[in-house]
Amino acid sequence: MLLSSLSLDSASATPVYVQVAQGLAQRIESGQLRAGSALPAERELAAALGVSRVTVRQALALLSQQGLLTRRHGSGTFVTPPPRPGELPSRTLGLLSSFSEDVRSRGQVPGARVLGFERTRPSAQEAMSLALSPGELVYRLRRLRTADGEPLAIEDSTLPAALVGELRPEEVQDASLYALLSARALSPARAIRHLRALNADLTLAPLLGVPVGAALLATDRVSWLAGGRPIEYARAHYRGDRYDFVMELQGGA
Amino acid sequence: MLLSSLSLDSASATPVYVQVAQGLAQRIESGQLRAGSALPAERELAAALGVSRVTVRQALALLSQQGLLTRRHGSGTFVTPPPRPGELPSRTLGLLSSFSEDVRSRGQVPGARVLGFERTRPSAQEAMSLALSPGELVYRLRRLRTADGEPLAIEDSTLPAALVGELRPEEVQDASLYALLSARALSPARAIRHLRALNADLTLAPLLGVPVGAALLATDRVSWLAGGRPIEYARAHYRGDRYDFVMELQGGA
DNA sequence: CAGTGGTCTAGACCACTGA
DNA sequence: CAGTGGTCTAGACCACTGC
Repeated sequence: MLLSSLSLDSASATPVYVQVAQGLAQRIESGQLRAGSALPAERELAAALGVSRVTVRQALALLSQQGLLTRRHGSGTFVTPPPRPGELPSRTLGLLSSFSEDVRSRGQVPGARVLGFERTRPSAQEAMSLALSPGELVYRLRRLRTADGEPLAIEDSTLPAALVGELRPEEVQDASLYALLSARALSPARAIRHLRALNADLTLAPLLGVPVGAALLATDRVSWLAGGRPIEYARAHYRGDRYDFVMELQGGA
Repeated sequence: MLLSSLSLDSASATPVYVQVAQGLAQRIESGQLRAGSALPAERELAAALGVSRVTVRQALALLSQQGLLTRRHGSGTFVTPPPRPGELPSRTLGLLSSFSEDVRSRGQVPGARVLGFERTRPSAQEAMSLALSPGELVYRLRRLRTADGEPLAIEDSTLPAALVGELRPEEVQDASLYALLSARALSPARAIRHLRALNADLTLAPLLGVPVGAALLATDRVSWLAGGRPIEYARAHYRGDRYDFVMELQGGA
């Protein structure tokens, strides 16, 4: 069998499970294990390699963590399909766009499911970002955003209640938030967005359908009206395996 | 003891190790476990909670994966210090800047260590991004980029050899690559950068000093000269816990 | 229902840290 | 040197998948 040729050295400084992981990773990258194909069962691997099942599982967990393998309970362990789906037509870069527009420009169908909606007092973070005076209320909206029906991001939006006026739960169900603001002449004119990477925690992972620890692209965005008043503070956590940002840069130096 | 109050239900649908992790996470977030403080030893926790050490380790691994805990071999398990360091003065946004400039604008001292330098044939990816005709050679440079001496990113740069001319190993040691190009009148005028999040693999993790699976911010950038010829293809992998990108967006709609 | 991954156990030894 | 996390074992049972 292909895999038993993996030579392990229990005396080596690198742990056995890392050796197993490296061996498998190499076979995946070299194409000896094709994308989508199933690996031998854990017990089979353990027997073939002469190690315990726990050790095999440690190796598989490592590779699954890196996204190389996909594990399906009751079904098997598979080589994760090709790297990235498709890059798409270059979009309007550096322009403010809503999630919906963004997804559409990639040729997919955007969707949203409201996970929470409330009118409440802002957190310290929200109050600061929106430059609210103490006591001012905000609307807080948490939505699962989808592309072609698949979970893509969790988006938390916070808006100053005084600025947007009455906002009913039904209104935020499906419409784009930007469309809703636009209808009230509250279109943002400028925004600053921070991006960073973090690991999915126990709350976000199940919502996005990824394993705990999966890499997420996290963004914080503050949007201002033309007049300079903050209109939205939004945090979003995108699945790292399904999304990428594009930005265009102009030469300065 | 504080921790033994963690009530576990082995009959529950949520696995015991998740229950343990959630309990610990809650105690960390609520401040009952202060940042920097040490957790009880694994064997101690296992005894206190009435579960096996393996189960405790699974819980700790989960939290460590999320960055909540830091484990030090031979020393102990600690609550990871505060969240993010400091956001810094708003920088020139949407402008091309080198790693060095970028780090300096955050008030830190940039550094570089060359991990590899070669003159070779381009990969398919590189050839496509740089619009090279078959057979054209490239310089390929891999550097560990540091901020205040701490590893921040792995940067892989590829440049068309024909365009940059002779490039000696010594030249790329410490200088900014942009400075070097600038000196040859090869300053890029425009660039497009893609950003996404991925988990650190077995190669990158040790170089950056993070555990396998840690979230990394990955970027691909292609830079063009004013004339439209591609001058650099660069891939970088930033530590997710030490870096964030800032972009400014202008209202379109 | 057979086969798969998911969870859990008890116990052993190694490797590193720090007083 | 005592205490810590890191690795590894053999074996058990559960929960899900798909025929």
